[in-house]
Amino acid sequence: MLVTVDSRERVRAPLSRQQVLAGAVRYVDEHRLDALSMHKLGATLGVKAMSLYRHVASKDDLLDGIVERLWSEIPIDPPDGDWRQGIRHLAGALRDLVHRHPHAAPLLNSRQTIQERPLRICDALLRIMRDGGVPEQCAVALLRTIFVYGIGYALAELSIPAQPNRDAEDEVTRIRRVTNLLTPQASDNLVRTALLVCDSCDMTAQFDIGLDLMIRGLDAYLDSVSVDAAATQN
Amino acid sequence: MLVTVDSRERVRAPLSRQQVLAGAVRYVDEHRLDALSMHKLGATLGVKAMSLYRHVASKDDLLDGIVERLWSEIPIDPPDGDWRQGIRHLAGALRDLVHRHPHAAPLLNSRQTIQERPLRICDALLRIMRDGGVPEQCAVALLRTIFVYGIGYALAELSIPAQPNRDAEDEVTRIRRVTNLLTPQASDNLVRTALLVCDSCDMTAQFDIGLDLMIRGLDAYLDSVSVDAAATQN
DNA sequence: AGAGTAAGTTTACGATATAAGCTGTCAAGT
DNA sequence: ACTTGACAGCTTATATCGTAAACTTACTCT
Repeated sequence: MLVTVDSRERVRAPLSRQQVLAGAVRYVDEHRLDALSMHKLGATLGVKAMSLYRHVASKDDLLDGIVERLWSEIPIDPPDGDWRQGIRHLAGALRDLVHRHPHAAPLLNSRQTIQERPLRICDALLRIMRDGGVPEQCAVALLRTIFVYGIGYALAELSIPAQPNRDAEDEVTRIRRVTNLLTPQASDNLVRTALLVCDSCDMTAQFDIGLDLMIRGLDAYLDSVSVDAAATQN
Repeated sequence: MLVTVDSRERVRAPLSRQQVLAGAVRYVDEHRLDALSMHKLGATLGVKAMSLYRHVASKDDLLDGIVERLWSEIPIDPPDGDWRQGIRHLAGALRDLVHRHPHAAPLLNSRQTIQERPLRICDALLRIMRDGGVPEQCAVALLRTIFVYGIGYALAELSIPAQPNRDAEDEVTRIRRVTNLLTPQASDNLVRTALLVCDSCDMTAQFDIGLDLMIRGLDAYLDSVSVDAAATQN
């Protein structure tokens, strides 16, 4: 018996590479990265494992595609404002990205390919900094730092096991939770350091302090250069 | 027939957890991270896969153990000197570590556990910074930045495929190599940015510039605070 | 009507992590 | 001297993994 195709259902809308990648990101977000397999990903897309190879060359290609999707969530052009605002915005966007995809984020640093998206983002910010009178060498150095900081800081935050309701947590449970992460014979002092470094109550404020450090550093450099210039001019 | 144990050979010196982990690090260094399997690791240690489970609880445990070994290569106590030197030393040590273990290094950022070693390192440096008059909040912020910068910067360097003899490379091959990393329709401008961001000829000098930015930032902050203090005192 | 093509399927193979149970060796205690 | 128990490694078995090769549809174009 021939099953005629019903026009209101076709057969099924065919998958696309982007759909596969989107499915993969969703899957990794929900389960962990190591749980991602072609078989299971196919299942969530209503398709057998091998069908995915129509849209993806290999699992490696799939992972690269995930990274590409992640980068695409960062806007290329920073909002209006001077380079300081642009830098702050980028750093925040990177941190948010990692928070949005905690399980997929490690891929950002570990795939050994250069993605075009981050280069475009660099390009846009470099232009703004050049217009703001920042020497190129410094601009590049700051930019590199920001990328690494935004992503790395957020990844480090994730090392701390998620807490149901951190805000309502009292001092005792907070200390005990951190203590549990260490070997039992850790000194009190080490626990104090752990609390300080890994569990500041307001990680966002801490993030901004670090960010300020770098921007302030560049500002200080610019000042010293302009003072030098003025001095040699006299 | 009973095979009596020959005293000059015993049976074999039994494996230890540390030997297994050392073997794992070596294996990952030589082959890549995804090539590591219990079977193949066992083979290099002259043992069957299942025997490894005497010394590690699971493959996850093995990976955590690798991370632990990596951290143990960073000295806890910085050399004598003020906090600026301590910070510089730590950043350099982190970058060197990643360079020494390019294939294993991504694990440093992706395992969601807190390692005691880095906490001890923080502890030592925090003490030095406190003695140097740095307020604790800033010290923590800088420290976090340094960890992330040292590791992240080096990881980013690794995205650029290793070059046989970079020094002897002329301009044309350098540009073409970077161009090949991008989509063919990339604009000239983007290639320029890529060269700037990903392929500075002296990555070490660039690293130091970024580092200076942060230290300078903290110095500038300290200055502004002491000026404020002097002002309110007047 | 027939050929071509794109999407998905079936089957299959070798490699993977690891559970369960087994063997042989050593050291301490009787 | 003989037993016992713990320890280190081995064997076997299972479910899952990535992916190669060949096949089945169903749609499109001539």
